[in-house]
Amino acid sequence: MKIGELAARTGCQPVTIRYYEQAGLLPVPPRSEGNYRVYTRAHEERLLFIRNCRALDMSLDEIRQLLDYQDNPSGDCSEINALVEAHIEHVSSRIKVLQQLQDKLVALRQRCAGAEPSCSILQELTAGEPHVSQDSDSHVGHSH
Amino acid sequence: MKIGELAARTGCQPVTIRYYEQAGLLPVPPRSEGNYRVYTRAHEERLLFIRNCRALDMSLDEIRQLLDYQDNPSGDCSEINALVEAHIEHVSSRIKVLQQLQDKLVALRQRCAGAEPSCSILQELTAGEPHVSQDSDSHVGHSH
DNA sequence: AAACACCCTATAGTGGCTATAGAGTCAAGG
DNA sequence: CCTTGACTCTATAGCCACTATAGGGTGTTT
Repeated sequence: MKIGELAARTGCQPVTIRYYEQAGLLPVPPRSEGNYRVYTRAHEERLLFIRNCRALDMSLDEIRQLLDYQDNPSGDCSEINALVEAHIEHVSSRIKVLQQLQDKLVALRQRCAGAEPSCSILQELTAGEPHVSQDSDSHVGHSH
Repeated sequence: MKIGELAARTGCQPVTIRYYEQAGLLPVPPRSEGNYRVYTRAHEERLLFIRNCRALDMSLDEIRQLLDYQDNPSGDCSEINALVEAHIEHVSSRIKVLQQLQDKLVALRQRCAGAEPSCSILQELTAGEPHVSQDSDSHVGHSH
């Protein structure tokens, strides 16, 4: 199977597949005579694994750990449990922050009822100390 | 006031301030004899505005729009309302996605109760179609 | 005079891709 | 046989909002 088919089967783009290869998540596949990458079912499974993890917003680094564990399993899966646990923590803290943020935004929306000479939303945003100190949050979120 | 003091007053780092200057959010300040940037209260206010918006997770692009509006206000603030409204939408959709994600993670955690030969978490992650299609979400989230 | 804290510029790196340029491969149609 | 078109290849730059590093200058204190 060539990269296009693998991409279609797994719902991600060829560029992304090559990117995963370069990032060391997917094993380097053999090449055809015309220098095309040739994939097997094993690649497809591994890529689906990666995509499932990404759908859970795990970082490639976390996924690498899981794959390492898969490649040479060490008996118990306490490390995996820890990783999933930590990821749950990441996500839930991110949700909390966003929820507080949302509250502030909604409060802000109330401030400007109509067409005023000097917008009170802007005044509100100008005032006082910075609301939040440092957002040294995890990797959870984003996607431009 | 030099950049260090401005940084301390606004709770952000000197590099970030220079970055905002380069990004066109902060006006270019005059320089001292020794080529140091010299800031005024006006800069401090504007930077606080920016930091407040950032604390609300707005993108620099959104902030630029607000600043433009501030610099030459056009009477009504319907554009600002629209921007805030849109941002609320961004955030709330991000919260929804993260919440679903959290549910899946918690469900996943249940799967591996102890030390098993073949971890059922890994099996679960391997199986089937990719869970989610495209996370073509907004700019909301993240911070490494 | 030397140490130290601060400041400057320029450049590269972060994550997880996406976009672009310029070239090669391969099957089908004229 | 030749062209068209769809696919593939590599390499490089861009996205966002910074952070980190290198290599230097400034200014105050000891």
